[in-house]
Amino acid sequence: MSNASASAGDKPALVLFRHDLRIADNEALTAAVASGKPVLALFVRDDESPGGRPIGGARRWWLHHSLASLARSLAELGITLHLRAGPMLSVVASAVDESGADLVLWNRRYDPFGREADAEMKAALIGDGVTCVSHEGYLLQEPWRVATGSGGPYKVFTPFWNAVAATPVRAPLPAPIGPIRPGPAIATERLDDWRLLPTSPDWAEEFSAHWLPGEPGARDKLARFRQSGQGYALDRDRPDVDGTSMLSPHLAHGEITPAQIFAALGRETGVDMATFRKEVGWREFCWHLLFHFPDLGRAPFNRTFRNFPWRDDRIAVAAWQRGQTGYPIVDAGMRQLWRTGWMHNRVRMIVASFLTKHLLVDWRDGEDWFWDTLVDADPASNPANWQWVAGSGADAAPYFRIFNPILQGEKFDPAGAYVRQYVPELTKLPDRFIHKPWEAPETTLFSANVKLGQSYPVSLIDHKAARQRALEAYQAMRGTDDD
DNA sequence: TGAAATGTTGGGGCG
DNA sequence: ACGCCCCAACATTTC
Repeated sequence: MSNASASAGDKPALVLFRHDLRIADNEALTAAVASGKPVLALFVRDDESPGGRPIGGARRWWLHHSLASLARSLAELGITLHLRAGPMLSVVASAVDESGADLVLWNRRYDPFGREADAEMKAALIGDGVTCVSHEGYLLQEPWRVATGSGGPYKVFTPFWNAVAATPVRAPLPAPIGPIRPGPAIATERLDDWRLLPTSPDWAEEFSAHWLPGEPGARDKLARFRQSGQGYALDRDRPDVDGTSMLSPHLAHGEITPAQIFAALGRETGVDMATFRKEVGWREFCWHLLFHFPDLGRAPFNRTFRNFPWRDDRIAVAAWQRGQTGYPIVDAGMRQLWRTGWMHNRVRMIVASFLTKHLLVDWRDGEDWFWDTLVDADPASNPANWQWVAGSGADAAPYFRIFNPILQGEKFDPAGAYVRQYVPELTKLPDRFIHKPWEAPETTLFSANVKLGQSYPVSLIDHKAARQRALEAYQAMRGTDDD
């Protein structure tokens, strides 16, 4: 049969990979195989094109390993993963020229830059007589299909999630079965030449102890979570407990889809899995927001915050970034981020509240740092959640909800195990002082070998004073509201 | 998906 | 036995 239809079938199908580094539940790949044409796989890295936002250092590390993994999976199916960097349209147009492809398939992107680049590519390819087919998969629902009763986008999570959770989720596709007939070999760039991995210094040294980028690693994390997900509703708030799924970087890179996750959970009810589904829902909500409000990453969602008197304090920001604020739970979080490329969700809220409220630093500075250091940084969740904590976001906590870093530590890391893991200079402090070393008596500090101001910093700012100042800044903003 | 200030209540110590 | 005070525990409100 393949010989009889050889002339038509020999024009290859070109499958694009961008943020969908998987072979299972990959509609574009499956459709390419189903076309009966030879298949050409191409990863295009266009985030450094004009207008794009280059991925951060942590994601570069992840991308390197994930691409290596994807290339292995595709090789097992009999096809080569080609690599090219540059503007989407010109990269794909030359790949089409070189290979003679008359069909190009991809899974849709939803960020403003990606959407624009893909729309431009589609128009140009169609103009050249190339068939283009785009597919879904990155989200539970296409953002334009979810609307309020009056037809607009949602701005509040709960009704959004009620609507999405009531809609059936697509059944995930199995991985294609090889061997797949390969398209012609075209030139490919070499992964090592992209120099995605850090060298001197290799700050990602510890990353591989926590992560296995790629589809098999995503499957492992999901299987592990299904085994140990009992208690999630409470454990998810405990950074000292291994209670979260840790699927976020795999989702961000499209190594697993929300549909696959929901299918794996099955019909399982109960508070734990309902809570977990809802967390996946927050990711979905963030993408919904970014899709409908493309400015989300740059400007305050709540326009009143345009008048907020942010402080420009480079020294405080540097102390925050390095985990040297003098508040143990904040410092533990920032150091976990640096060492592992990830931070526990509860602690993300604490450090974000500390930066925006105690230090009065613009949430965009925090968002930039997370963008560079998180392996799961994505253009929707990162700004949406920063805005949420800062108080300017959709469905945001009122501004005056200022986290007390001491109480949060005592509540969610009661024995100080999390702090001790990442702030070893405090290891010997008794539990009751682990979140407030400045209250420990001299003799206790001495025997714990803690010298405030030397072995561990004096806190940047007193909590009570910082809280007062933040509330005053909030009042000042409201006073100058010109809307 | 807070925290702090303020208000209320009730048990126990004590004169 | 009684009233008074203190304050912990809980509830409400305010930021």
